[in-house]
Amino acid sequence: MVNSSALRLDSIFHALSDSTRRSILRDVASREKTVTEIARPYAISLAAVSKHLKVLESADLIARERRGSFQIVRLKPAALKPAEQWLAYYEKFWNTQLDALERHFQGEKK
Amino acid sequence: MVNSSALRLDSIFHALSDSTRRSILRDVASREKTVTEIARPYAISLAAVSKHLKVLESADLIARERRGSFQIVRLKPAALKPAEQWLAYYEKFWNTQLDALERHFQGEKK
DNA sequence: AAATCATTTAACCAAATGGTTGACAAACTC
DNA sequence: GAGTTTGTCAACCATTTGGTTAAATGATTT
Repeated sequence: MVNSSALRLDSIFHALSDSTRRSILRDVASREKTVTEIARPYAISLAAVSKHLKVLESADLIARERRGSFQIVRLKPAALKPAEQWLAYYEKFWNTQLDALERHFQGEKK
Repeated sequence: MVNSSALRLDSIFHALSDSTRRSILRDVASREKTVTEIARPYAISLAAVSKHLKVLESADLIARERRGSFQIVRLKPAALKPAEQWLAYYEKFWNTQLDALERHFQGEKK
């Protein structure tokens, strides 16, 4: 219950922890792309890209669809929501922390 | 340049990809804690917790301070900002995607 | 200064990660 | 149908990860 959402976050954050994968997400955010198209900018093998796609897919961050001989990849951005919500919790903390810092350096003007 | 901020995001997202570490962050968000205090709820060794803290520290998500014989740990929530900013980019995508979905299922009422 | 408490480090282990190359399968093209 | 294109899978490799236990360090107490 709690655990499944924890596993979900594990897989999302893990998927995002690699800069190639984050970059691929940006790539497919602009428009759907084939695997070969996605691989083009990167200096790694197609097989390596295929593995990255599997990681992104298991985090539910992309979807694939067979279109003829091509595999079409598209972003599933809604899957990032749990991560954003998790982070949102800390927003109040960093705001108050930064406010305190500002008061410290500028002198509190009442 | 671009690369150092990528490494930064790598380490932040990696730190967040483990549920014990996310849980520790929540724990220290409420107030400063010592390492032993942090370790108490978890069924792992103190050494393992110490390693988790090192990961969180290298992502700059916590700070430690020696106070007598204790190591006191506190949240540095501002370090989460880059992650939040990275995710913010995708907000527009998931909003438009969810809007489209809603129109699809509810029928577009003008 | 000896004992104890708080924490880190070292050495180890199994599993996962990110990469490779090569074999394979499926769909298109000639 | 033979060959090409598109992509995945299997086997392998080095490194990292998340855990362990045991030894080492640092501060406090007695």
